[in-house]
Amino acid sequence: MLARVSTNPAFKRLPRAVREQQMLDAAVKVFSRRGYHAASMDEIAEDAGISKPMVYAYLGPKEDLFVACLHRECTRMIEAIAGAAAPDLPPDERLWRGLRAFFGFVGAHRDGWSVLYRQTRGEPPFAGQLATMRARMVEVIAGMLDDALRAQGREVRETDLEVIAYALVGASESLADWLADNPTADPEKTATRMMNVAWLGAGQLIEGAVWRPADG
Amino acid sequence: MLARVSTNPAFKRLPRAVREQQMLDAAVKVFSRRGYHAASMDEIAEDAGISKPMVYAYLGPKEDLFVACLHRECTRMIEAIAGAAAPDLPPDERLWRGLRAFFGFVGAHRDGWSVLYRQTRGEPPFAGQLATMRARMVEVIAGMLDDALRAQGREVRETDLEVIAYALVGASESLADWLADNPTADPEKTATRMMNVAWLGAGQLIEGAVWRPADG
DNA sequence: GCGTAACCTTACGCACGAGTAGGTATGCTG
DNA sequence: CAGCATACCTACTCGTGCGTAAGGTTACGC
Repeated sequence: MLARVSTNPAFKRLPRAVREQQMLDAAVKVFSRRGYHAASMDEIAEDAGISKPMVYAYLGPKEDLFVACLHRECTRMIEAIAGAAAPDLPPDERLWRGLRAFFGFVGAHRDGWSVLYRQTRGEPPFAGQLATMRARMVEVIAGMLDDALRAQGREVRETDLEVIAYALVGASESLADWLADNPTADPEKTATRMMNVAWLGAGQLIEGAVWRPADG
Repeated sequence: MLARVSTNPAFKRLPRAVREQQMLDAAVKVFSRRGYHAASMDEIAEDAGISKPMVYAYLGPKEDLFVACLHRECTRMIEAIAGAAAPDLPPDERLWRGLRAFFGFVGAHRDGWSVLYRQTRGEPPFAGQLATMRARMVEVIAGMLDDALRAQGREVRETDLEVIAYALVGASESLADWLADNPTADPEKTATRMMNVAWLGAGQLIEGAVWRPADG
């Protein structure tokens, strides 16, 4: 039988780098829809408009493919947040910018978020990878809190800071899930809500306190 | 070949109810260690000290078995938290008791927690089940906040409350994960930390505020 | 214009694990 | 002690999906 190349005149041979991105796009989409195990290499290949052996040739077996997805999405996200980083601002402003960048990213890459977090959490082979990245985030937040404390000449045990940071990261992840599930929801508004809980706490919220962004 | 029953004199025939619990224990253990897909029915059967067909006879196919695990662990947890519920207390006290019960449960049933949450999150067939339960928790928290607000004659849009509650639940889940991964960590202390973040927020924590339980 | 390398295909092997068929032992009831 | 329900086993079938072998097609350098 003839190859697809000659059957379909619209089909084009493409350089490796391009195909790889197409495959990763497809993989992220399928992984996020089906979950790691239920996603089949055949479906990913088909969705990428290419045949399975090409996927193996370029990106290796399933596990490597998933890690590649993880890596790409992770890098994008870190970049997005890093772009908003500004170490010399007051802590609430730093937190706010970080959150806004984070929720903005999730809102714009809902599939990516899903594959990155929801899938990875439960799968033992990848959970470690994710934990490492989360640890980096926790460290950043904890460092920020620590800075703020030292500026006042006070100190808190490191474990406490870490746990607090962990809670904040967890809350953000959950709201990100919520955002990913509610396509009509507004990332900016979600970030504001998260900022309110994180900064003011339930106690002050009940008493009517509100945190608002300084600009706009 | 002879049946195990006659080969091993120490082996005992047991009534269905007992075996079912043994199977569920084994299933929770294996599911939590391997993840839903990587867990094999053979391993679960072996771990339960029984043969595979018995598992199928009593608890049905893999999916049903997992749901059964989910159900049992879920019931246990709800019971544990419900036992600490006391609607007539001030909101901070209510939150505190709920958190303490929650972290106490997770600390005592780390496998159960793992199978309940970490696994379920990513697997499409079960995610709905979990979402329902989480929704119940969110509703409870949101209701509590709402009560506190109405008592002051104020009101907040329902979506806002829901999102805030969602964030609190998410933060608790994350700290529970952390707790499950750190066997040496103390559930009580973790609950206290969570309470501090949730109630006071990062802003007040930085300024040195501390929340402490009223009793003990 | 022609080889060679890169691109791309169809079609298969093979392992693994869910679920089952069919038969054996045991204890309870009369 | 017959009869019957229940607990329990070994040993299979069979689908599914990962990963690959072997071969066809197009572009590019000379």
